[in-house]
Amino acid sequence: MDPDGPARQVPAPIGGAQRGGSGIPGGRRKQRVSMADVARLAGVSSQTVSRVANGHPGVVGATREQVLAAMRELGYRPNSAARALRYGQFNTIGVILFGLASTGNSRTVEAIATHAAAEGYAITLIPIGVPTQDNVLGAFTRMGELAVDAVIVIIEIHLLDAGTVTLPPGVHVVVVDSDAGDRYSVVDTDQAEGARLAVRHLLGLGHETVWHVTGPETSFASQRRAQAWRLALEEAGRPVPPPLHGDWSAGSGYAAGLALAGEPGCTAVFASNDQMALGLLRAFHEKGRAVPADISVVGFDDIPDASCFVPPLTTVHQDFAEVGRRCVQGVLRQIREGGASRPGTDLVPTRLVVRDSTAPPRTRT
Amino acid sequence: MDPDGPARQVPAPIGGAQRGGSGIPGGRRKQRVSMADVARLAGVSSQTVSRVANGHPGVVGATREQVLAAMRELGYRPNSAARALRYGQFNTIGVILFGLASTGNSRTVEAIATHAAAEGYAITLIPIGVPTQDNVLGAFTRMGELAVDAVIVIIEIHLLDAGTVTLPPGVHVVVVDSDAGDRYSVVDTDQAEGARLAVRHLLGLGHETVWHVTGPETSFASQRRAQAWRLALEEAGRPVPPPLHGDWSAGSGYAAGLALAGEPGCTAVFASNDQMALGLLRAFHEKGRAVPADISVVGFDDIPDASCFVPPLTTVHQDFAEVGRRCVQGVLRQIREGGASRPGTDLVPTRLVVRDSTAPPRTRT
DNA sequence: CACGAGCATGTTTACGTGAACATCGCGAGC
DNA sequence: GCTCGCGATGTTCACGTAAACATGCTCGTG
Repeated sequence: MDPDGPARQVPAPIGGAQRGGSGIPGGRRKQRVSMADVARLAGVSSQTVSRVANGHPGVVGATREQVLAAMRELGYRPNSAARALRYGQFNTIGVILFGLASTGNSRTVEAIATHAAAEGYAITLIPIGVPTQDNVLGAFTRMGELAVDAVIVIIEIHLLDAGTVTLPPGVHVVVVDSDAGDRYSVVDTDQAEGARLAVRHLLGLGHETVWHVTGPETSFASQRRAQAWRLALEEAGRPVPPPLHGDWSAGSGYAAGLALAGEPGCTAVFASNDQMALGLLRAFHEKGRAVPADISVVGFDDIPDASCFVPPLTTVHQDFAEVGRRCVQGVLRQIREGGASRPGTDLVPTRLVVRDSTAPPRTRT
Repeated sequence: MDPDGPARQVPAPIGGAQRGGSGIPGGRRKQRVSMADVARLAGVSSQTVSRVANGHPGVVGATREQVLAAMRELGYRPNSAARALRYGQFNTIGVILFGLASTGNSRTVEAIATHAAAEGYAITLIPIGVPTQDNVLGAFTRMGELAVDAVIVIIEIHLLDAGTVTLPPGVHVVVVDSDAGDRYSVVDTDQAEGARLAVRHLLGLGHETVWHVTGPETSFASQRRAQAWRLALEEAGRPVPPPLHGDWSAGSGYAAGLALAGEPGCTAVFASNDQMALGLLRAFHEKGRAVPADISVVGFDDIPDASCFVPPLTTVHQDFAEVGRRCVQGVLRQIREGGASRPGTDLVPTRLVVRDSTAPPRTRT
């Protein structure tokens, strides 16, 4: 190691003062390099620096080089606050959600962040701990104060319906997983189609009917899946068994499975998500009901693990990435057109992934 | 419905013009209400509005009320860009990560977002698609331009070691899941302790040795778990079987399981995460090796589903929320002290959750 | 050779906020 | 009664950027 080598080599200057004075006593003094600093060093006006920074034409080669050199030397980085102030926009999209860790949300958010980044937008996350109306309102209020040009709302709970929730003006919105398509721009997976696919697959295998384990009642995704399940059965003229209520967790699916294992007529179950299907599998295994020989199980989501369940799970694939993509597309369209949120629902199709947890019912002997 | 009810009832004014003119033709005109507008309406100076907005003393009751009324009427919200420019900080923490959807990351980020919000900070997400060095550098550059006071880096890949990566000055950093504790402030789960707990549990049950399925080689979490696994076996004087290599996915665990099922001497396996443990369970089930009677399996993470695996999985619990909390604490300390990043590693303890996938080895007959 | 077009660059200004300083008015003390 | 002091409020300015306008130089053309 060469302790006196050029300082550039030392990878340490993190969070410290950049130059001039080691530690910055305490105050928040001139931490960042401004265009004026660069201009001074390069011997030009700050406007010329601005032109170079933004790639505007009309700066002759030599001058440009000088400015670029000065930028490099000082480590100039543009001040986004000043930029935002000047332009009146932040190039940032806010995401309000409840439960980042839940299956689909993290994948949706990841897609949102990726696509937003590709368009030059950053993502600001506003998590809501408990999705009470007050908290949602609070999040919107905070959003209003935040540096955000648009908001994507990912909340199952249907708090937007209260009608009292008015979003800050000038902020564009896209809502995921809600039936507020009459008033907001909504993007969602085609829940009904997915549920239909699941039910028809099971009926097609020869099952008399299909039982259902729902998600929480507060979830609109769950409601729509349950609705479509019921409708599909009715359309086929089959009896509609009473739905069992879960909460998305594997544990709740397990509980439902223990109950269903005692139903002799139950040969096929459609769980509203894969976690609950996992719980079903465990319950049926423990109760000695073979899957798929005795009972067929279909899930919803197609989480990566589903292919390694015992047995590998037949499930409805949701394209979370596409949902995220369309959300970004939606808010960007609003931002660029400058108009109000355009109500309407944009449905992302699903597809059934058939694995080993479904089979024709055992022939009655 | 009453179509001509008071307009207030209509929850529609989202993203539209707030007042004066329905649609805002196209241009980006004066969308937001500034302090000057409020001041004009209230008949005071904008400085007085500022004082009221910030709760400063020295504004007499009547004036304050007037200002507040004007704010309400105009729907005033402070401009965070101007604030950030004025104060030189953004009240925002950036999070650079690769793969939001991966198990722990989303939970860590959720905790980060929650705790940051409690401290008045927002979270800006910078996802990296492919964690090449270029992309990481790009992310840092973007971060520098972004409105961010500090950065939390959640990357398994050890790209920070390249030494050429210098973070933008004035930006404080905390790194998760890296061994760069000598140069950065690092927060991480105590991987070694967790692996030790798993191995000792299995040895304590009477197993001769413990096999291991690793995560990807690029992951430091995986490396440290493997290292600790090896060390724990050596300390106990047990033979160290060759580790099998996975990639965190259930599928890779399944592949490893198929191989291990053919090892007659294998009675206990420690998988570097729960997904791979799930794959093991599937493989052993298909190969007719009973868990835990024939083979014991331990995972790592304690994902919510683990309790519904077949059989319920014994695993090492990671406290992702605590990791997130300490990250926020770390960057806030840096921001407030104003100094440089303080190198050091902050380890969050783990604990073993014993379920039904582990048992003493079947007595040789 | 003179004049104007066109281009490189400089100067001014506004964006919204809030600290610092300025001013105004009123009440208390001499 | 006059002045001093203090509290309420107003004015100025800087934060960093970039559009709009201004300047000044060069080169081409009549």
